[in-house]
Amino acid sequence: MSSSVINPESLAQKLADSGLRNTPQREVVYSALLTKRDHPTADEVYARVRSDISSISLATVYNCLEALVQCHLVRAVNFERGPTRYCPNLAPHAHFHDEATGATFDIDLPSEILSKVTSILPPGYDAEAVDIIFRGKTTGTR
Amino acid sequence: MSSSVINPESLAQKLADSGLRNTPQREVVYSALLTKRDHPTADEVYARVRSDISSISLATVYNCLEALVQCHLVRAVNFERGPTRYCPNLAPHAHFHDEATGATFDIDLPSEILSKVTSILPPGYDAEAVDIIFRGKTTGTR
DNA sequence: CTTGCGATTTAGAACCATTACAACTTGATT
DNA sequence: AATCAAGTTGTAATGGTTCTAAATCGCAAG
Ligand SMILES: [Mn+2]
Ligand SMILES: [Mn+2]
Ligand SMILES: [Zn+2]
Ligand SMILES: [Zn+2]
Repeated sequence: MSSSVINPESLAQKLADSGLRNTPQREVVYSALLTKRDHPTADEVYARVRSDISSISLATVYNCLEALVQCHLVRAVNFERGPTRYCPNLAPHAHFHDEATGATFDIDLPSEILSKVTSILPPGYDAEAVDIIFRGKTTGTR
Repeated sequence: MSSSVINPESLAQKLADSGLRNTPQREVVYSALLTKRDHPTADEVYARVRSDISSISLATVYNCLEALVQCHLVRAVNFERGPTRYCPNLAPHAHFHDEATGATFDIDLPSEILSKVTSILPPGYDAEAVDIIFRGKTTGTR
């Protein structure tokens, strides 16, 4: 489970599409994001990948995450002051941030809702992306 | 226009409701937010209020902004890594961030749209707040 | 193969927004 | 006037991120 990328070829391909090389570091960083669908910080990713490549540096983790964001395999998420979080879920989705636990959940975002949201924009506003963030508590069964 | 609070009494009242005192510093900080409806950072607020109270410190600006957030007169907004921005618009609204200029605009958010958005939450997710952030470019007439 | 060379990695310094701290001030209450 | 808590101030500390310069890597030309 730990050091295998789900789909190494598509990673290399996506990187190449953005003029970037594939490297072992980029593979393990991407893998660390895929194997656990939380929204880890750079530090948390660093902690995970050290078991794969013990010599990897935090600077490299930042570099790799930036590379993955640049080739659109990963989204950087900022919903509060504090470390940036990284999300490998490419499907359109909103985020739910549990204030009590700090956990972040992906919430499926139907395209019909997305287009309703975008429709509130007056002419002259050309949106390339929409972020929707819920804050609250999660309760009971989920 | 610069050093007059729109409604000093309601400010004092809201502060009192949260067990906080009114002070000249809190008045000018709040005023600085109201007189220009952009979404300034603490540093930008600091620059503005120095002409009202030249001895005010940056720490106090942070303290005042926190007090205003705490009594719900101001919202702290974070949509990217970088300094927190402050918004005195209490009406439900989304934000549009112009990536080219860095400017942030308030977008009116009809309650009907807001409830549609909230409806995507599965049971067990109890949202207290929703943030909607558009990113893109503003063009032509607006 | 070797060598050349740009891309990548690395450790550590620098940076910057924010928070913590301790001394000082203010102003309401006795 | 003396007291006391809340607020302000300058400055130090913190923490996440970016910068820098020196190694290292890996493809490509010779
Ligand atoms: Mn949180
Ligand atoms: Mn921006
Ligand atoms: Zn996500
Ligand atoms: Zn706003």
